Amino acid sequence: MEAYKSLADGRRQIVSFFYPGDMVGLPYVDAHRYSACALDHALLWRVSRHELELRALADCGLQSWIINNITRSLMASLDSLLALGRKAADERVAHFILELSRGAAERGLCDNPVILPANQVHIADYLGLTNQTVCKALGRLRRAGICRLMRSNRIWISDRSRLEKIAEGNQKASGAWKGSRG
Amino acid sequence: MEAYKSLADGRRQIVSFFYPGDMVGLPYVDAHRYSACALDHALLWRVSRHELELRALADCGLQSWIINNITRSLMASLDSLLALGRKAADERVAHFILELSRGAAERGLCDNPVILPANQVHIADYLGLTNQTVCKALGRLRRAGICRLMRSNRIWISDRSRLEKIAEGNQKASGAWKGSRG
DNA sequence: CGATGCGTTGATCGGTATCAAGGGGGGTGG
DNA sequence: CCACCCCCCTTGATACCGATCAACGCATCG
Repeated sequence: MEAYKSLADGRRQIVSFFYPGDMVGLPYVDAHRYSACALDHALLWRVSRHELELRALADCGLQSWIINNITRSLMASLDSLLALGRKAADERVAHFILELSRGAAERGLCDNPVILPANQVHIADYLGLTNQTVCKALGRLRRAGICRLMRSNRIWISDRSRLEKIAEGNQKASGAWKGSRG
Repeated sequence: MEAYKSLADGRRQIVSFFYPGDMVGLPYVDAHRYSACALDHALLWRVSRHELELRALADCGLQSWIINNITRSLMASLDSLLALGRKAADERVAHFILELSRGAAERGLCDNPVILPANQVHIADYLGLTNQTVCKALGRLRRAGICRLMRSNRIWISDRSRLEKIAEGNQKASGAWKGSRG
């Protein structure tokens, strides 16, 4: 499942991918701030805002759970802000792969290979790029021996430390193989 | 006051400007997720995480306040994600001016002219641009008769509806005056 | 007076978008 | 079974926006 915001001319920014157990939507807010769309079969538990607020008034544990959820969303958004505002295409893609890997690990799933939550068009809309740019960035990472695309929807990380360096802007994806060809 | 995230090579993304009454920092999180720096004299009320959690356990009102604060931060971040990922320079600047104007109105302050929270370098770091690009975008908005820079730290909005159209990507800042010169 | 920080403007460069074309795989219908 | 289509991925050529580089004006301050 994905959450996104759109402009009138069709430009779209995906702001989040959701996984089982995630909270979709913002409590205590009187208007929708984003749209959402299932990428696969999804089973949702709908809670009215009114009911949520009533229960939360009496249950601080529920409030803590909500705070934790929103806080995690906010932390992810802050990381994305840095990526969208200041990172180059290769760095964004590297960041995204690591984000998926860490998220899978946190959910107790396999962190390598990483399973992509959507196709490249959606990933591009999440990273503020085009699908062509994402494809070319993945190609550079592959040629640099850092990761490989498997079965078109999962990515094998062969060199995590270099991937992390690239994601943090300390190294070019193309550095090694471009320089080593002479 | 501003919150920001940086990369090792000095690239910086400002994620938020803070105003009196705002909550700085993320509760229930064990590590800092951003740096913060005062842009002016600032008076802070420091609350240890431990104390905050203790109080929140017994006080659902406090938790509601926290939820409201984080939620507002998250909503602003989502808007910024759309801006940084999908909006052109002029659109980001227009969006920023309106965001400032609306924020001032919410705080009961004058919404026109808008007071800039920092200099153009900081604004550029907030919008994922360079100061030169911000300056040129402001120049285009000024020449289009949409807004004017006053005393170098406040902006007069002369045509709010066109500013809103630009911020939402429905119109170019340069459209009117470029076309009307023949 | 020079030094410094900030804003402004112009020239050029580069990274990503855009445009275009083709390939592969899966589904559908003949 | 095959032909066809559609969606997605891939790759190359080109265009364009914003970054970079450079220079200057202006105000403030020591």
